[in-house]
Parts: sequence; structure tokens; C-alpha cells
Amino acid sequence: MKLIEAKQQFISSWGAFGTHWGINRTMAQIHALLLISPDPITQDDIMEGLNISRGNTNMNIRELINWGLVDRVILPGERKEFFIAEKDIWKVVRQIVKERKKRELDPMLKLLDQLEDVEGDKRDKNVKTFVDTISGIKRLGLQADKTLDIMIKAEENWFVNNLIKIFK
Amino acid sequence: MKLIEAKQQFISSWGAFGTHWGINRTMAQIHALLLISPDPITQDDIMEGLNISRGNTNMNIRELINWGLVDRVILPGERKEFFIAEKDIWKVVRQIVKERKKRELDPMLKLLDQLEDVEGDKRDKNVKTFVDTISGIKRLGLQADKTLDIMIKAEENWFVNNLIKIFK
DNA sequence: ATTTATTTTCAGTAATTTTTGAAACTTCAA
DNA sequence: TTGAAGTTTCAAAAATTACTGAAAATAAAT
Repeated sequence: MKLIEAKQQFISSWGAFGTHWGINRTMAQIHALLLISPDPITQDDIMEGLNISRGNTNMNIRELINWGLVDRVILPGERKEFFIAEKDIWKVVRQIVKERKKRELDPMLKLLDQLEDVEGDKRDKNVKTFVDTISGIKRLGLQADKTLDIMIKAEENWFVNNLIKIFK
Repeated sequence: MKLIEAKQQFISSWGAFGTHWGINRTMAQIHALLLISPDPITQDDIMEGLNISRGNTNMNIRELINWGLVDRVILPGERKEFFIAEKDIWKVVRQIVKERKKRELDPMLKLLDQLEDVEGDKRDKNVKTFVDTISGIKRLGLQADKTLDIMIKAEENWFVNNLIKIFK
């Protein structure tokens, strides 16, 4: 397979993959393009590379920066801004985990706390089933919270090596 | 908080949570409703409980069954079908992991294999960056594949206990 | 200060996804 | 068999989400 073709394929697939995970297609594609670009590139490069509008490009780059996956770069002597993605895929995963944890898991745990102490007699099976379900989810959530925290802080090799050892 | 209110809150939040993970709101809400229902319930119960149409209900129940999260139940003497959800939240997670792995990770790994042997000179930095990116993702993907397989097969306690021990 | 290059915003439009509801289909009891 | 109860399908409508492009804002050069 030729490089041009392979790049296209990767960008397109990465975009489709993203949509299955609640990430918008364009954002995932910009990320893919940056991942395989050896040097920093401009908004115009991205617009041209993916055939998308300036506004769309700008909004999604900003979002990628918010997620901590892309950095703005100022090159000396250049007027335009350039962009570059973190290439170490393990760091990328940790960053995504960190953000999703903050945005989703933490609020969910807060909610579960409130729901857990619902009024009512535990002998009522409606109450019992509700409380048991919430407690079960909360227990799992707390475990995930702890585990992910350690994962986020961990050094790449430490974590991977641990997994390999444990799960072999 | 009253039970009715708490149930509403849970269903609504579970739905919102789902949309962040590429799961449609209604499907997540039906799942939530089934999780907190002590006894099997019918399509009509769900329609009424969530204020949604028959078609929508039917399609999303079917999808939940495809995901292995909900079962059809025939009650003796009843004409209608009833539905029930797996309540053990750890089993639920394992089932979701299993399905997403099959639907998403496996195809992604297949793609990466193809992309990895792109034509061209490795001294060309475009080729090098591309191949390095793909290889990096593949390495991570293979590791995830292995780990998740073991997790899927694992007994609940075995796994949770392991995690607790390892990550404390 | 003025011009020029670049970035950002956002109202309107387009594309996609979800939902509805009625018709078609199936199942079962009499 | 017939028909009543229940389930499934799917074309059209509604809702949501994403994208465009031009105008406004910002920044840099002259």
C-alpha cells in the first residue's frame, strides 16, 4: 500500500472509530492527521488535508487543545500558528483517561452518593432493588476511580510491565 | 429524596452518561429502568415509564438483547413477553467490554496490520512517522487485547481482588 | 495610524441520528 | 379459520449534532 493511500485510510478509520466513542468524526480525523505529521502543521494544512472549513477546523483544534492532546507551536519567523500532537500513544491514552475521569466518572460518583440514601423501607423490594443497583454501580465506580488514578500517575513502563506480569 | 424522584434522576443521568460513550440515550434509559425493576416488565411498561413510542422501545430492547444485557422472559399464563436485565454490574461491564472488543478493537487491529507494511523508504520521515505511529497504536492495542481477554474470562472476585492488591 | 495577515465567532444550513406511528406480520385461543 | 393480542418493520418527521462561510476581532508589519 502506498503512503498516501495508507494515510487516507488511517485518517478515515480513526474518524469512524472515534464516533463509536462519543468523539466527533472531524476531531478524531484532525488528531489522526497530526499524529502522522512529522512536523508541526497549520490550520490551512489541516483544512486542505481533510477538506473542511476554517471554522470547523478552528473549533476542533481548540477542543483537542482542551483535551490536552494537541499543542500550539510558534515557529520563529513564521506569522501563522502551527500545531503538533503528542506522539507517545501511551501518554495520549493516559491524558484521555484523565479527562474522561474528570468529566464523567467524578460527576457520576457524586450523583450516586445522592441517590444511595433514598428514603423508604428497605423491605420494599422496589427500594431494595434500587439501592442495591446504585450501591453496586458505586462500588465499581470507586474501584475504577482508584485504579485509574494510579494508572494516570504511573510511568508507562511500570504500568505496562505490571499488567504483563499480572495477566500472563 | 423520594424513590420516584431518585428513579427519574437515575434514568435520566444514565441516559446522558450513555450519550458520552456512543450509546443512544433511549437504549441507556431502558437499561437503567430494567436495572432498577425488581421484576420482569413488558414493552408497555417501558413505553409508559419512559414516555416513548412502541417502535422505539422495540428497537432498543432488541439492541440491548443483542448486546447480551437484557433477556426475554416468558411468564407462564402470560401472553405478553417480559424483559429483565442482568443485575450484577460486574457481569454487565464484562459483557460490554466483550462486545466492544469484538466490534471495535478486533477490526482496528486488523486494519493496523495492513497499514503497518506501507511501501516506502524508512529514511523518509513521512514514512517513518507514519509507521511509528501505527506500530505504537498496534502495540498498545495488542496489550489491551490480551488484558481484556483475561478480564472477560476472569471471575469477579478474582479480578477485583487482584486489582485491589496490585493498585493499593 | 493604516494596512495586511491570521484567528475566532456564530447565525444559518446541512447532515446525521433518533423517534414516531401506522401497517404488516406473527402467535395463540376459541 | 377467524380474530384478538402482541410484535416487528420502516418511511417519514423530529430532534440533535456538525459544518460552513463570512463578518468581527485580534495581532503583526509597515
